[in-house]
This record gives sequence, C-alpha cells and structure tokens, in this order.
Amino acid sequence: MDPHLLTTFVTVARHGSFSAAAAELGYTQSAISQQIAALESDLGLPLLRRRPVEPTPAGRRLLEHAGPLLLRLRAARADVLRAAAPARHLLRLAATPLALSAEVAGRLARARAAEPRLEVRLRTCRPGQAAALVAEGHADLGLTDGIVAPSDPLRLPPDTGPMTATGVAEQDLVVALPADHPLTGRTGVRLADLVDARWLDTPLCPLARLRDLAGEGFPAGLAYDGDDVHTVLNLVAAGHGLIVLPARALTPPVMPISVVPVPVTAPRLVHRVELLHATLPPGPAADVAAALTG
Amino acid sequence: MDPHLLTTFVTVARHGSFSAAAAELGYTQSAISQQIAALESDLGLPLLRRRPVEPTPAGRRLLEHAGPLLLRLRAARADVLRAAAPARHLLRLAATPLALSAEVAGRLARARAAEPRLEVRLRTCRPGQAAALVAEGHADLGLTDGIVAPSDPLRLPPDTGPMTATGVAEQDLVVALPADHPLTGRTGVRLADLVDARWLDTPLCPLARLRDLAGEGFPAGLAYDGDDVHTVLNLVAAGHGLIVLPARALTPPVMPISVVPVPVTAPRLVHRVELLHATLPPGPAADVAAALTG
DNA sequence: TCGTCTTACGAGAAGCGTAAGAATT
DNA sequence: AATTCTTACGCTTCTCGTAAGACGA
Repeated sequence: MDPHLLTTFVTVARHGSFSAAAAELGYTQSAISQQIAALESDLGLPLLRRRPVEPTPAGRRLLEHAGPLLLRLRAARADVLRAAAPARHLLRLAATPLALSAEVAGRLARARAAEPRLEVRLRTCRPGQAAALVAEGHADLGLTDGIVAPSDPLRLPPDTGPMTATGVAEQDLVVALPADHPLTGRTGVRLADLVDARWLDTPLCPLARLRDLAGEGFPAGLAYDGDDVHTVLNLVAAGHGLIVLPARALTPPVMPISVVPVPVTAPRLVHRVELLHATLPPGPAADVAAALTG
Repeated sequence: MDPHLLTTFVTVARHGSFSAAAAELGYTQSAISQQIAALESDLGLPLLRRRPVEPTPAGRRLLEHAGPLLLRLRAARADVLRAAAPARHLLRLAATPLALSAEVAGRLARARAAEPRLEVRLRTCRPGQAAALVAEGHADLGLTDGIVAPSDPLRLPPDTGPMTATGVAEQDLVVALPADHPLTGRTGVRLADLVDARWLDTPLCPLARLRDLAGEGFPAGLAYDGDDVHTVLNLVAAGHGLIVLPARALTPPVMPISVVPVPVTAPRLVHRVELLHATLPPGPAADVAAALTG
C-alpha cells in the first residue's frame, strides 16, 4: 500500500488505460504495469481487469479509500511545512464565485486597509475544491458556499486533517426566472412548485444538492460545467432552465433585465458562506481571517 | 512522507531513542538513523533534536498527523481485504468491559442460538481501541461505551474510514461510594457536589471525560491503568476514590456489600453502548450485528 | 569513557527502461 | 493486423548492515 503505487492505481483507473497513465505520470507503460502488479501482489488480489481496463470489486473498494488517503497525506505534509514556514506578506485566497459576494469582498478590502503591506492573490475554485486547496497548502484561506438549512454548517469533504470552518455570511435564496416565466410576478415560490420545471445543473448550484434538500425531480434542462454567474444568468434568460442563487447575487448591475429573481419561501433554506483555514500562525493571514469572520 | 519512514518516526519519538526503536522494529540503529535522515531531508526540516531525542515543533506537528494517517492506511487495507474475503463462521468481537453488559451479552446469546455454527471469539479492549480494531480488521464487530448526554452519539476517533456506529443501550449513571461515605443514604447526587472528592482515574471512566462534562475539579486520588470492574470496586470500597459507572454494573452479585451506588441526578448524563462495524458482507456477522442493535 | 547517534562503504534488493512476447479486439 | 498489456533482462538507484567515527553526558 505504498502511496506511490496508490497514485499510479488511481491514475490508471481514471484513464482506463496503462499507457495513458504512464504518459500522465512520466513513466513507461512497462513501469506502470509493474507497479500495478506490485500493488496487486501486495494485497494478494486482482485490482484491475485488463482489456478493457476497469477496476474489480476490490479495486473499486480501494479507489474509494485511495483518494481521501492521498489527500490526507498531502495535507499532512503541507501542514508540517506550513507550521515551519516563516510568515509572509502574501495571502493566497481560494474562493468559489458565489462565496466572494460584494459584502465579503468589502470586508476583505477593509482588512487589507489595516494591513497595507499585504499582497493578496485570489483564485476561484469549485465548492468541493476549496477545502482541499487549503488542506494541501495551495491556499491560506478558503471561502466556500453552499445551500443549507438556516444556521447549519456546510458539509465539507472529510479527511482533510485539522481545519477550521467559520460561518461568514448567510442570505436568502431566490429562483432566477426568465422575464417571460409565468411565476415572475410572484412575491415568493416554493421549490415544490418548480419540481417539474427545467433546471440548470452547474457547480454553482448542483441539482443533486437541490434534490437532497427538496425531494426528487428538478430535471436538468442544460448542464453547464462552468462557474461564471454571468453566463448562467444568460442561460436562464434564454430559457434553458432555472437556477437557485443567493438573493444579492441577483441585484443590478449583475442581473440582466431579462432575468427576474423570486424569493424561495419553502423549504426554509439559506445560502451560506464559510471561511476555511488551517491553524494559522499569528500574522497577516490570521488578521484577515479574523476580519472576515468578525 | 513514505509511511514506512513515518512508522519509524513515531516509534523513535515514542521511545525517545533510535536504538530502542531499532530493537522494536527489527532494524539496526544505523538503518533508523538513515530513515530519520531521509524523512527530514524529504521535508527539508529537522524533526528530532538529538541527545536527548525529542521532537522539534515541526516533528510534534508531524506526530499529530502520523498516527491517524497510518491508522487510516491500515484501515483501508483491511477494508479491501475484508470485502474480498470469503464469509467465515467466525465472529471476532472486541468489547470494552462496560459495553458487554448482562443485557448485551444476553442479546448476543440469543443471536448465537439462531446461528448455531457460529464461533465467537471475544476480546476486551479499551474504549479508544475498539474503533481501531474494527477498522484494521482485527475484529468484525466492536462494542464501545462512554458517557454522553442522553441520545448523543459517542465521540469516536475520526479518520478510521467508513464505519457504522449504532446505539445499542443506554442506562443511567451511579456514583460508587464506599459504605461509610456520608452521601451513602442519598437517593441521588449531583456531580457538582463531588467535585472536591477524590476520584479514581481509570480507562473505564477517565476523569478527563468527567471534567469535560461536569466542569473542572475531580482530583485523582488513584490512577488505575486497568479495566477490571471488580478491582475498581475494591478500590472504591477501600476509600481510594469514587467512580461513575452505569447503574446495572453495580447490582449484585458484582457489587461488594461495602460499595453503595447512588444515582447521578445532574448533569443529565447516561452510559451509552454503541456497536461498531465496517460494511459487513451478508452472513453471520451481519445477522449478529442486526440482533444486537435490534 | 561510555553510550548513542552519524557516516562510509559494500552487498543485496528494488525499480525503471528497452525490447521482445502474448493476448484481445 | 493493430493496439495494449506482460515479461525478460540489464542498469541504476535505494536501502540495509557492518564498522568506524563523532558527539555528549
């Protein structure tokens, strides 16, 4: 169960090919073949069926473990290095598009004003990624968002080691409707009234999460594998499907006039933003974290 | 961050000696020295100060990660092997002394009656160990106990991979008092009334947990690093200190006449038993698990 | 000076690449 | 027949043990 072999195994499984994995990892096919053989002989079990290459039941089981395990290993390494690294005047912030709202951006600006020497480097990421980026030390602070019942914490991927998550903001939800939608005039809608409408499936608001919270249904009209809010709103305006967003993401000048927000009245849900960080050494990063949560 | 090196590192840190770790692991001192050097050069940090051998701050940080990480690795291995192993008619049960109450033992007996070919092998363990034993595949089923607020789940060590914990039993708590104790006649006591009494510190009921639940205080009169209930009660009878136990652990014939149980009325706490198991293949083990929780 | 860790060096094992062989499609 | 994985073999690298050296108590 050498992590090296585990990495090779997940890469092979992902590609469904020894040669493709070899290319990605910078080995020859032969080396990959030997590594997989070594792992299989270590466990005493076949992990992959060949031609076509696909995991056996035992292999599938191992795949479920390997990802979190390797993540935890990288996180541990990053944590040790971080604890020993000297304080820098660079803050690397990873944020999901909907987490960095105008309000949160404002708080960040105020925190920077108190810390003029601080350089901030922002990158956007998917909701599922923020925790891993922070855990692996690629970001000092993370801002994720998600939809939950009021005051509930976000459900973060486990096994990323010691990490602090603090609520930063909560706001109500709206459904973005095209201007010509029949429900446009309403002062509020229940999600249940829209189970049969067509929806956009995007990382910004995955339909799977919506179904978790509001029951089955919510068929996907269009899947958009990107996280640009502007694009999403144009898709809504064009009638490709509906989407649930935090209320203040749908105020001018962001909102095109052909999209109308209608508050979600039931179930009682909110859009929540949380700040993620590992144990921070005293310094600018910790100050900004305090300012964002304070 | 090779797990092999990590194992060596934790062993050295535990012994505070390269030579002792070498003896335990079956290497020469030289090999240990080279392994530690390799780990330090991999991370680019000194992890141990020599003579005396003790972890640096970075080393201490790594130690916090290494244990759970290695446990998770062993658990993953065990889980893959377990999933591929053929069903056996052997049930290995790991139970803490207070988890296997008369009631739970009775349920186990009934489950065995329905499954006559089933061989049961029982081992007792400490509360903190049960989860690891199950995760690493050394036991099929685990029974742990602990003190919690009513209906709260036990707090299990994290990072042991996918594991199911199901409540099996809850019962009220009593304080075991020596027969000549002034509170003996009472129908109930609050723990707060006993913060200044002397207590036994044992794995059966760690004082640290009591302080978590009922505030500071609870000085240790005697620390007993064993888990024999009979011994503990003799210690109580002799006046070495008090202890909190589940009510039915203190009924005849277990209870010596020189120990008197008095119910704990506040805070509202219970003794809870939980059954632990990994994903079980259909078979005798799963049947017994169902019988114990049902 | 004694115990303990580090370093030097040689032997063995492990891992990778090249190249040829086998198995599917 | 073409593609893809496996195996054989040689080379390199890694790791360990022995033994000598260095460092503290």
